[in-house]
Amino acid sequence: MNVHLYYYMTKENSEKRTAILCATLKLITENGFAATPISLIAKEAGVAAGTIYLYFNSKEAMLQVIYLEFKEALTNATIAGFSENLPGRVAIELLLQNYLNFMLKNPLKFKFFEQFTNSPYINKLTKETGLKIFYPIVQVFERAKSERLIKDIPVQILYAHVLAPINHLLRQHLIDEFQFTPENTQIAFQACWDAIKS
Amino acid sequence: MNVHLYYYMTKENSEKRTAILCATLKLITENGFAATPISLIAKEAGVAAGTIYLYFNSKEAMLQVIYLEFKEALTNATIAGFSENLPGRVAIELLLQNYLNFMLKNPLKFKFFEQFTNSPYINKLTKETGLKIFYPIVQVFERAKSERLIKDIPVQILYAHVLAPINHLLRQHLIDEFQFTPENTQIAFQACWDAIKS
Amino acid sequence: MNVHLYYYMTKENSEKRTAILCATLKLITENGFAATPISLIAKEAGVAAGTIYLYFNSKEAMLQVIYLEFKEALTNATIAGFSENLPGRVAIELLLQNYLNFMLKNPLKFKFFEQFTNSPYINKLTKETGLKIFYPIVQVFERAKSERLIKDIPVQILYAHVLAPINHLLRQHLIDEFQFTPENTQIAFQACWDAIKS
Amino acid sequence: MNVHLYYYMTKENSEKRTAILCATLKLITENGFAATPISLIAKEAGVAAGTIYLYFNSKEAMLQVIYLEFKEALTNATIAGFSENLPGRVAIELLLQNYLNFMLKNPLKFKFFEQFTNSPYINKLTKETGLKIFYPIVQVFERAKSERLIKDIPVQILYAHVLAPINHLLRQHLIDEFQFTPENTQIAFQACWDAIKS
DNA sequence: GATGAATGAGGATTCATTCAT
DNA sequence: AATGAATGAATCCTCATTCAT
Repeated sequence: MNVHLYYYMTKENSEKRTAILCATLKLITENGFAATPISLIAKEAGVAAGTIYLYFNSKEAMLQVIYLEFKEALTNATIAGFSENLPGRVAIELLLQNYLNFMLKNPLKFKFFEQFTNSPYINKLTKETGLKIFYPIVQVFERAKSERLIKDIPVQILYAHVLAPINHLLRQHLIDEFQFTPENTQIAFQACWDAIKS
Repeated sequence: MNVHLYYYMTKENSEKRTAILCATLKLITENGFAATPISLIAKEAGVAAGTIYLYFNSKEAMLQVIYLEFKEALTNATIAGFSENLPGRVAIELLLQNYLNFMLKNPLKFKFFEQFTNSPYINKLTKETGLKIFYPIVQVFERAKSERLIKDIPVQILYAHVLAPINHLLRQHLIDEFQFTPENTQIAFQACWDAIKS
Repeated sequence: MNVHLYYYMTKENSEKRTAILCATLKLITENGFAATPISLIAKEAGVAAGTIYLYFNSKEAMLQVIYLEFKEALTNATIAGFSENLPGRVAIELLLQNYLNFMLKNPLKFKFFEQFTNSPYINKLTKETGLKIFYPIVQVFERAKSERLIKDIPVQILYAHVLAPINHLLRQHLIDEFQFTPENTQIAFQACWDAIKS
Repeated sequence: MNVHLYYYMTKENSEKRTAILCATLKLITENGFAATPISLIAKEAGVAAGTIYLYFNSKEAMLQVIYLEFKEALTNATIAGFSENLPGRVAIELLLQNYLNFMLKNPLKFKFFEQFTNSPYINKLTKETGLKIFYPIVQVFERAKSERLIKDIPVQILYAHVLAPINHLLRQHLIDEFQFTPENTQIAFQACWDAIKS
């Protein structure tokens, strides 16, 4: 029997665990966390309610796990292809486009992120752990600032005018009030750039 | 005492009703809707739990009421001093500043808005009713577009680059990660303008 | 309407509270604490399950309350008619008889006491609070010792030979293996006395 | 190696079975039966949860087994060295001392015995089976009574004044409120004797 | 024989809502 | 109008037991 053919399954990475997380993601973005009973998640995931507790300590713990795993996946996707040698604007557009692509491919995760980032359900520890992952992105802005490519203004304002508009449009996209066509994307990116460029 | 000074109290605006709404606003922005029992709201408002049902049909109904009343107050505050004769940029800055001032003066209401605008707790009907109130603002953008003051791009993108950054900074302001000093406000407004101006 | 006719009912002393405590006492002495669901207690007490939580914080809290109220009632019953002037043996027999009468009249409470005094369900704090009530009884033994009426031996051994036999016989009485006839009672008391007298 | 020394292992006395029983005894005397999950017993015993069901039919069955095995071991230990020819008081003291020694050497088993003898978890059948084992001890008392060594009073009362005090002191000993020093033991035994002697 | 993942029934507790006062 | 005791449905979670490996 060839052991190499077997996919090595741990509790961290099993089919059931994945099914549970997917079901949870789907249901809580749809109905909200409190309005989604464990029994419903179990049904959707095709497991018994008790099984969920083999993989997670509590209903709330699932939230933290989803949040953290999402943050990691998002960061990895966002910095794909990024190099410090890239010219400032190219670098920023690459990051933005990566970010946007990930969110468009994972609309449920985006909805989840929007819903829970500022929610009392996500505890402080998880929030901070999550934010640490994000730090690579800060650097591009700092470098672009020192190269005088973009305005020398507080980084918070820079973020506000780059990420917030994209997130807003993503939200509208999800409720069919906006289409992320290539043309619209270019217009939006250009507006971001106009907002921050020197 | 002049009889005209007496405030005519109906169910729509009695002291108790106000106390209940305030308590609800405070508690659910703090702990979330599901984590705020009616009993706690009653305690905070200084009334009996049963009394709440004299003023509202259900716990969820309170949410809709708060949402709608908030939207109306916000709109009124935002268009204060606005006239169709104002030059485009001045008009937009006035609206923005009004909006910002209202939110800074009513941080709980801003938090509530952020938390519930995209939540499943707010039903579709309420959402649409709420959005209708916002329409006055559309006009300014449309006019500015036709006057070639700002880019001729989809209005959704305009919104995204004007309101979303301000909301983002408000959120950061509330968690003490950003200060809305006059200087920062000017920088942020300028960036909004740079993003959309022709 | 004559207010004096009304029995003043507080949460500490209401019909429902009493019914709940009685039902609990009956059911847990019969089936054990863990084998007695709250739903069953509610049914037996003729109230809704939720009502129980108006009077007690948790299932376990009921146990503590029953234990403490029992200890107090027992102590009061035991020291009834007791005075420091009574001769030693008379005093001890009075206490013993009082104790026995109370237990015979409250067999469920005796069963409860036996079952829970040394159980991990009763927390340390409750145990100690309960024991403090018992102190009056210590004094009689100390006095009798100093008067050379009874043996000058450790008080623990005195207890062992007075209370333990009576408790044992009470236990047998409850399962119909022994009858506390006046004659048997006299024999048992005499044996207690023989065990400890000088 | 001599083949006779090999211990023949059946389900009745394998290492795993013993480990399971020990773990159970330890855990349920500490936390109570209901508060001790099978999973914890399995962990403590170093076996899988499922393994326990190879040796016992149910969680409750383990209790019965422990109870019966304990009763048998206790009886054997108690009657060690006993002969019908021994003089009455010597016989009684021998039995008492044997009983006491066994309990002092097996404090967990004593705790278990105290906790479960009168518990609803031990079913009637087990109780009766268990009590039959104890009968040898009755005889000594009956003989002593007929020899007029001890009072001619109901055997239940005799038990009450001999075993109950010792059990009480054992209980106190286990919670460090009493020391079974040779001196204290002698005092206690003497009191037992004084209680029942003619 | 052993394992331990999976099950799902059962139980404590919470809380929106009602209603007698 | 106002109260708050009472309700009981709903929900999270535990854990004895089974069974495929």
